[in-house]
Amino acid sequence: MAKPTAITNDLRRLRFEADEMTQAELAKRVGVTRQTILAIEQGKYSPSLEVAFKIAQVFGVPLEQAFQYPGEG
Amino acid sequence: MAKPTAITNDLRRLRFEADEMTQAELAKRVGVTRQTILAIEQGKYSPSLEVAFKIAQVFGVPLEQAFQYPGEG
DNA sequence: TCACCATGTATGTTATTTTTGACATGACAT
DNA sequence: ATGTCATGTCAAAAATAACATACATGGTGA
Repeated sequence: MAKPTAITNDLRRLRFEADEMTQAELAKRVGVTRQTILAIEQGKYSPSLEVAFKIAQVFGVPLEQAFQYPGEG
Repeated sequence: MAKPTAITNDLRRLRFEADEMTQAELAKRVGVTRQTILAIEQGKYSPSLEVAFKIAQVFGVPLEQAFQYPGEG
């Protein structure tokens, strides 16, 4: 909803914990382009709900473990 | 990512369980317009991750309890 | 009947997300 | 030195989410 998104994520950590999966590999599995993964990791914007779900699914974690919304806990 | 979104939600049920909160009231609390809530309830499109988080927050439930992604388990 | 409220519909506009392609950099191996 | 790989940057365009406004409908109550 905003340019500097308030949502943070742990994609980077999750990728490295997942056998150092590359951005390209993650992008392929999620079904988006590499630039999209990169932009999300950098916090340029937050992904759509669908993409967020898919990312969490690839890592096998609940969505809230991949993406955090401040004020949530 | 597609027009007919694969994501389903329980906004309607959650609203009624929350003392029959109206669409307008939910919209106000979330910080979006009534049309946005209506469109989401009708599955016209899925909300942004940020709006999804806020909605779950209003109802005091985890995001996955408000929105479901098929194939999640 | 009349007013009000919640919901739904319709249309158009703006903002944001996502895509694609091209190019730059540092690390590493040949 | 050359090639490859992962990452990062930039920019334009397409797709989708969100906005605003107006209007329609069914229910409820005065």
